[in-house]
Amino acid sequence: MSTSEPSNAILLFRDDLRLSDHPALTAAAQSGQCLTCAFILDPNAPYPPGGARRWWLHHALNALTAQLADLGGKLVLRTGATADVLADLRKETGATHIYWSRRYTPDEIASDTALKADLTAAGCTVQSHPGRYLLEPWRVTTKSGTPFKVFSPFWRASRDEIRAVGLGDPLPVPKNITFADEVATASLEDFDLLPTAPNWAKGFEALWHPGEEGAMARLDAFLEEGAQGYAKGRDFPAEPHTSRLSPYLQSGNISPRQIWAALDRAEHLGQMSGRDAEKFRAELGWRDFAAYLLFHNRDFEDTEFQPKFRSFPWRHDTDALIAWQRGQSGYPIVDAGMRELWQTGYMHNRVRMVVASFLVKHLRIDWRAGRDWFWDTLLDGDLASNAASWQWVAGCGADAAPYFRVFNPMTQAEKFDPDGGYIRQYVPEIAALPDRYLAAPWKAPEDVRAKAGVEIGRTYPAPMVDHATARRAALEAFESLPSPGDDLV
DNA sequence: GCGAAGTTGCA
DNA sequence: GCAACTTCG
Repeated sequence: MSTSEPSNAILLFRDDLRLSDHPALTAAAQSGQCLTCAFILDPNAPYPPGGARRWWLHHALNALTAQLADLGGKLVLRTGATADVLADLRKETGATHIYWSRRYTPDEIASDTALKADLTAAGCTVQSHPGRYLLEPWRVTTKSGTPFKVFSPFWRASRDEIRAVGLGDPLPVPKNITFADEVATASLEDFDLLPTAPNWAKGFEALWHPGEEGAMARLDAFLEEGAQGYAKGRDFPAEPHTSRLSPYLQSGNISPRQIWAALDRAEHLGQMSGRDAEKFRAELGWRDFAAYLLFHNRDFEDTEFQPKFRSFPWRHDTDALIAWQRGQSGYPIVDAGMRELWQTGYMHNRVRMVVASFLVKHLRIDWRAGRDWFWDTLLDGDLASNAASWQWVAGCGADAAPYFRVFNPMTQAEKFDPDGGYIRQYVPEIAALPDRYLAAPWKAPEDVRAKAGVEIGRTYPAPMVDHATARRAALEAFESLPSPGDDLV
């Protein structure tokens, strides 16, 4: 390029709300073009975020606006159809180039592909960059060239690839970004992303600090407080061995590569054992794997990966679904989890499995109902991870827990919340019970319950189903599924 | 085509 | 032990 006048470009932010380790932003900055940074709230965008994520988005956009202001720039907010808004912005700024971070879900790929084709036809150059995952989903395959269906070999191959090629160093915040002349922007309030009447997100504010700075603080805090002993401690919801980085990853307030680099540092400094660090890396691997599965199986989000499950006799029971959603199942570990979700926008990983197993197996309610509730209430709600995890629990996924594996909500509570710290926090109405009765309060002797002020069916619900009965019913329903040979007979 | 392996459990 | 089945090398 040898023009005397620099051209103009647009950096379109989406699920990549950060300035560091942002390949698209770095490329845009290095091009020397005058940059307009924009975020479009498109009411018709695929997979609109749920309520919790809208709250996050509001605060993350606020943080990004402040970061850009520090650099002398601005974040332009617009509402409307992405194609129309981009056309407007191109007219207003004279931009000839658009940079964005690649997206990987089926409808987003379709949407971005179409958009790119139209823009290109209109004479605009579109550059899409990676950054959301450790590896692009086409990087590893089986020896025969097909996509992996099982995590372990997928991760072995990915791990080898990372060892051999490396991820590259995380990029710094680009220096010397030249910002284009300002154009009009909506106000963040116009986006109307925050809940009102009631403001159910009140409990979020003390816990979460959306934005890149908040992500770095969370990462540092985890490395200080929770990283050592992660591999074992991660299973105990009352302990601080969870990173809570997932909402930051989801919004792109931090990249997996930045976390990977921090793990390497922590391991070198002895802040984290090799085992702990490797375990955490594998969790990033699960995140990649979910995206990989969805990328290679377009209907994975909505359809059972194992065809025989597509005829499973799910129960339709709205009352039961509501009791589950509200944390009124009568099983304290399940209720604690569902209330943690509602109050904080997050749920501990171990407890996610327990509550999901309860919905799908004890209640035999369609996993898609659970998926939808999680989508709406989780700050880290992610299309691929959500579907992959629900399918895993339901037993219908690629590499799923066998269906006959039914989590026992009492045993799980005793094992992973032995002191009842987690249950007491979220189910305070039974907090005065001795530890040994917290997993199944209805089993406590009458006088013990009376002393703790617990009256089953009044101060705390009776278990909505009997565990042993529900377990048998679930196994029976499973038996009714066709086995592979059946259709040959 | 063979053998080993397959996140997280339960009774 | 559980039920068998698929994946992957």
